[in-house]
Amino acid sequence: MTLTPKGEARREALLDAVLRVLERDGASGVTHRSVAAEAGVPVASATYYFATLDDLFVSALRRATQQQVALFADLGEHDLRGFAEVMHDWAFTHRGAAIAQYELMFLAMRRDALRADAEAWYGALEHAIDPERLHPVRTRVTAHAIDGLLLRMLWLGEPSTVGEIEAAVREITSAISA
Amino acid sequence: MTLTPKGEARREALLDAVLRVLERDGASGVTHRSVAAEAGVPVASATYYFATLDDLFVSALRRATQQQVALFADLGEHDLRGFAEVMHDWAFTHRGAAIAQYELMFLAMRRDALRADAEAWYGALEHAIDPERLHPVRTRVTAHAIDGLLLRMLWLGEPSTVGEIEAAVREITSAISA
DNA sequence: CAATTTCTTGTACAAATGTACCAGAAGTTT
DNA sequence: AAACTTCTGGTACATTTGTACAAGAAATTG
Repeated sequence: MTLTPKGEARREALLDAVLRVLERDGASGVTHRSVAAEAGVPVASATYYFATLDDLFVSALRRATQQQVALFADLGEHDLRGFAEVMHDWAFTHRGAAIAQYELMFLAMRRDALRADAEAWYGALEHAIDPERLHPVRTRVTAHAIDGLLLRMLWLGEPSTVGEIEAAVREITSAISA
Repeated sequence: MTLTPKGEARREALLDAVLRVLERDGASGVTHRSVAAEAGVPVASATYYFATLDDLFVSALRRATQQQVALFADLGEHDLRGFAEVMHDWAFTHRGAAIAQYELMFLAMRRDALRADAEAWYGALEHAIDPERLHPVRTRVTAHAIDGLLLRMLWLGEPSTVGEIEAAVREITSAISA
């Protein structure tokens, strides 16, 4: 029931493999076999650490969310340029990963157990916007707008440059705090 | 190559069936067989009208987006209450359908051919917010915030009552136009 | 070092899947 | 009504799938 260090390492290697498969082929490409192949381990190893496909998805979502939260957490205060760079990186440079993460979120939507992860995401976003939480309402509205902007970037492919993204973010913050 | 009236009817029945399967079982539940069964037609009929699974998804997205756009289009101007009701209906009463539609959107993200549908969605949303397009910037920011709010409702399950949703929408519009 | 747990890996199998094919029915057009 | 297209629905098949099992290697524990 407990994991040895080596076991833990292989488990994490498999989770990383899930994210890569997800990025490359989408949710429907994730199978025990494809993940095992991506990680370079036998099939039975994937089923040993993740008995069902469900386990695979749930654990992968946890990992992806944690990585995403860390991205925003490392950001300095009021660093709109840095913020725009993170958004650009996420929506364009790692577009596949971003789409994959949303796919996971929607796959997880039918599961109450994963609500905590969704809350963590919103918490990280709001913290990046207003670390001191001085204006709760304004912060919440801004977070929604940023979230919507991210979605728009993924769907329409614009704004597409760091400069345009920064402008859009300024548009949001100034429209809301004006 | 052209469809007879009867053929067109069956084609649409199949598309409706896709949306129902999607709502019930998610994207992974959509197969030629499950859709055919849901529509009460033989399997070969599903493959006749939609040669590949891809055709099925693309056509279903078109249909779902059109229905969604129509929902917003029927709305009166400055009817925040009505707007909140539409949002509540969509995110709670028909939560499965809403999730399904987003799933389709993300499935479609890797296809340029479907960008037009995404644009139609944004167009409808912005039109519902500001029919006369008097304040383009403000309207765009508001649309993003509303979009983010919708996502939040689906992920966190709140705000959950029509009243709370209307309050959240007012929060957005007043924060932005203030 | 013996006992016990954790891990590895090959193998097996029923079920489900995408897709193709075909013979004939129903419909449309000339 | 003849010629043609569209549609129907049954059937077949190679692949891929999730999942299970078992026997042994490796690691951990007492």
